[in-house]
Amino acid sequence: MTYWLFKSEPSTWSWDQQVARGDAGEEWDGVRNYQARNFMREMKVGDRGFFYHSQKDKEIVGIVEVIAEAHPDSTTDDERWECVDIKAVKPLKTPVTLEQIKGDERLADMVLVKNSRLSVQPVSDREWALICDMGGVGG
DNA sequence: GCCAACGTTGGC
DNA sequence: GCCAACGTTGGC
Repeated sequence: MTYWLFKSEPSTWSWDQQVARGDAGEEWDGVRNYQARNFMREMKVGDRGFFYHSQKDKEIVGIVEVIAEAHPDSTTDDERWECVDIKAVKPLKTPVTLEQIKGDERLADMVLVKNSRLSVQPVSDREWALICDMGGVGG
């Protein structure tokens, strides 16, 4: 099992919208960055990820699961771009804010901290466990 | 709303 | 293949 983090601006695609899709899930489309795409190519069905709200909220709000591996992005004809499908699993009891993450030295190496612009990124097992703990949920 | 950081594009 | 110019992202 590999863990990931999906970043979205809530005004574009929010956690609530993701939850509303239920088990059908939704394409994580619109990614136009090679690094992010390459991470999506590595994802396997059953991998889990955090759902992060960028901009206004700046907090991890929920846990998602990969339900379809990388396939062409339906929002473009450009065959370079691919995406996975994800579904909402559960919300964090308490969202974990960027401020909290930055304030915890055990999380100082998170990609979220080091490369704030990358929209799809890996999360280590340890980071996953810590944040689930802080968020009041089991992984 | 600003701006730093970063990725991509295109001219040479 | 380099690099300047440009566009975008996202924290502040």
